[in-house]
This record gives sequence, C-alpha cells and structure tokens, in this order.
Amino acid sequence: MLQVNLIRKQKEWVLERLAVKNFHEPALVDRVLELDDQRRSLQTASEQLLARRNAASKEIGALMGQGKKEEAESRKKEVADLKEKLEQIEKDLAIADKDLQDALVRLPNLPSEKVPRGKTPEDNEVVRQGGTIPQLPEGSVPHWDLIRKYDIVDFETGVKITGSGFPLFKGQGAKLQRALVAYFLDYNTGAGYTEYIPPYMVNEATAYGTGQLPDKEGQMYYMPADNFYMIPTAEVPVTNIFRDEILKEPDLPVKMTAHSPCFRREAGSFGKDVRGLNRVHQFDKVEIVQLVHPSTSYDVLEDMVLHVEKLVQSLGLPYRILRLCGGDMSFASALTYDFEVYSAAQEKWLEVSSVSNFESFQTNRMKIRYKDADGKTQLVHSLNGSSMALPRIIAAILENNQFDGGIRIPEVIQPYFGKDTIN
RNA sequence: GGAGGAGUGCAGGAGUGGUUGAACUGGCACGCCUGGAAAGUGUGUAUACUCGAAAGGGUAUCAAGGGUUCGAAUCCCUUCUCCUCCGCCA
Repeated sequence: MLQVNLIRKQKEWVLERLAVKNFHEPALVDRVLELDDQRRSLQTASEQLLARRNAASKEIGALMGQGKKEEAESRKKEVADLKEKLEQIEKDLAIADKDLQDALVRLPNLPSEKVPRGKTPEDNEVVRQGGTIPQLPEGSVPHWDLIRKYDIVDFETGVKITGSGFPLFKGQGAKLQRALVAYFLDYNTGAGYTEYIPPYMVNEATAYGTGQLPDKEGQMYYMPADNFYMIPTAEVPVTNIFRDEILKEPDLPVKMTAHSPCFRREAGSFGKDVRGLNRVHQFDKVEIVQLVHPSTSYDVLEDMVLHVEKLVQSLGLPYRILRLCGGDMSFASALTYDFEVYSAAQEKWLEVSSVSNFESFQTNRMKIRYKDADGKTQLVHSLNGSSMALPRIIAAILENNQFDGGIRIPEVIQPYFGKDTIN
C-alpha cells in the first residue's frame, strides 16, 4: 500500500510512475487525495469536540467533588449536546476512512526507475543468460513421458485422491524433491538465512498483509469453517512474522528462508502450458525473504539475484534472468527479476524464481518498522524470492539430463539423493 | 468439544467509574559521581493520527470490537488468545 503522504506531495510523479505499470486511473488518485482531505478535516473536527467533552467532564468531576451538584448537572446537559454532533461526525469519519483504505489498496506499487516500459512478457528485458542448452540424444522426450517411464510422479492417482493438478510424487521422484528441498535450504542457511517452517494456512489479517487480500481472493484455497486460507507461497506467513513489530536498526537485515507446499487455484488455466509439472495446484517451493534498511534494498535485491543465480548454476541448468517490464510485474513489486530455466525437450523456458523488491509497499500495510539512531520509526523494505520452485526445476532436470540409461542427477544433489542416476 | 481462570507499557506487577498515558520494581538510554568500572544518584523511556513554520498542542490506544455513562483500564455484551481440569487425539 502506498503512503498517502507521498501521493499528496508528489502527485504528478506518482501518476507518471503508475503509467509505467500501465495503470491509468488518475481519477482514483484524485479520489484518494480527496478522501484524505475529507478524513483529515473530519478528524480535526471530531477531535476538537472530544477535547471539549473531555475538558467538561473533568470539570464535572471537580464540581461533584466540591458538592456543587447543580452546576454539574447543567454542564452535563452541555456535553449531551456535543455528543449528538460528535456522533454524526464520527460516522462520517469512519466512512471516509474506510473509503480511503479501499481506494488506497487498489493502487499498485510504483515501479522503480530501472523498470523497462512495456505491456507483455515480450517486453521483458533479458539481463543475462547462462549455462548451455544441451543437445539431447535421439529419442528424447518431455518430462511427462519420463515421469511415466521411471514411475516417479503419478498424476492419475493424484486426480483420484484430490483432483487435477495435485501430483502424487512417488519413489525416486519423491526422494528427488526431498533432496532438492534439503539442498536449497542448506544453501540458503549457509548464506545466513534463518530457516522457518511456517503454518500452511493463514488468517485474514495475514493474507491481507502481503496483499493476497482483498484482490486475489479467488486465487487462494479458502476454508470457510475456520476462515483460513491455504498459503499460495511461504512468503505470506514468513513476511508476516514481523507484522506490527518495530525492529531495532542493528537487527536489520532480517533474512529468512522456508520450504512449504504452495496452493494455487489458478482458475482458468488450461492447455499445453499446464501439462505435466509445468503448472499445478499444489507444489513445493523454498522461499527467501529479507527485511532491510531502505537505503540498502536495491543492493540487497542484486545480492539475492546473485544468490539464486549461483544456485541455478550449481544445478547445471541453462537459465536466463529477466527484468520484468511494467506490464508484467506484480501489483506489489517495485522491481522484479524472473529466473527461467530451459527445459530442453519441451523446448521451453520455465519460470522457476521471481525475486522482487517491494520497498515499503508490503511493510506499510503490515506496519513493519525499525527505529533509527535518532529514535524515529520508519518502514523497512521487504524483498523476497523463490529459491526455488520445485516442480519446474524437476521438469528441467529430467528433460535436460536424460540419456539411454536414465536421468543423471546433478552432482550437488547426489549426496542428498544417495545415488547419481534415476533409472 | 465441556467447565473454570486470566489477558495492563520493554519485562514483572498495582490499579474497580473522575487531573491515570497509567503507581511501584526491574530493564534500557543519557547525565552526575569515578583514574576507569561497580555501587550510588538524577533525568528520560510508547505508538498512531492530527493542528502548527517551529516551540508546542489535541485525539486515540490498558487483547480486539461494540455498549452504558457527562466521564471507562475499571461496569455490560461479543470475539480472540493463554492457563487449569475433563473429553477426544497424532
């Protein structure tokens, strides 16, 4: 959520930035300002009345103490008058306040200066590319066929148990995922991230904090009996760990990592893009999150990109890093880098990680602040990234590393997997 | 799920309708003291919004929300959380 003060002070600049995200609703921005004015003047009015009421009440107390009952009674009547006015103003204030919030949460984050202009994924900027695209041997097949061949993921039984998009990992497939998760977590904790296992269901306040609510309600699985949401990513519970907290400056940066299953309804997806492990309703992911001093967040973003890049490299997968254009970025992000790995049999780039700086957009909502040396409290900046999404990594490993006798396991995973080949 | 008890500031812990943003103790910060430290001593110790150029005001916040009252940390209602006992249970 943007800070109203910023909009008030630099409206033109805000509009210009929003345009980069292809967000053209100057009327909404005007409405925010109008509601903010309204709110402030109503608040001043109500507070003045309250101040008068409080003063009068104090006097009544004093008069009662002195036994001057009649004077006290007449003052009481005065206050009763105030009360009526007050009630109306407070009602209006509550409405203005709510309308302001509603308008404010509809404004996306401002993209940073580095964000390329553009509307579609084609406008994303390739920052760099690494690894080599393998020459697959004759008779190579996509991962959905390999999965059958080696009996490592059973989609049909997943359908029986739950429904489409809920894969059942089995045998060497289950173990490969476990090995990757363990490797990713070790890699992250080795870089100073603290490991967490968060709750996989969250309440409304938490979903609101990271911006899943109120907009993306339909994308999460919802448990009406308890009013909980299944998490779409560990980012949600993990970033909320520090909701409503004030950190001390030396506590920064806070670095956290967590593995979790992710649940996404993804209503409306179909076709060959969703074949096999490309897109599913339940998948596992290891996430990294940082809460940092505002002055460092863009350096930290580059660090996180490098961190993930080395991780991809260590798996020996061909990859590219994209700087997302204004039109392809998420609502809350100020700057996002996507990682894609090349899945050689389906001849396709698959997004496996997304690393973003949210600046104070999330923390303003969540009220995650720090106290600086002067004792002033300020919002921290939040960043997160996947490190990484499991099913697509598995798809790429399977396809790129296939040979006659099976599938070669990346060297760094072998100690976790216990052998060097799936066969 | 049933029956009881409890939720106060950084922490412990007072406070049952009226100068209580909140005693007291501890912690922490700064100052004095000291060659330095400890002890001692003094001062300070929230957050948000808002008015103001600033100095400085105002309002709100004693789990959350609502109500009673001229006035609520204190009374009433609802919700949440924690503790104890019973039931169920990996």
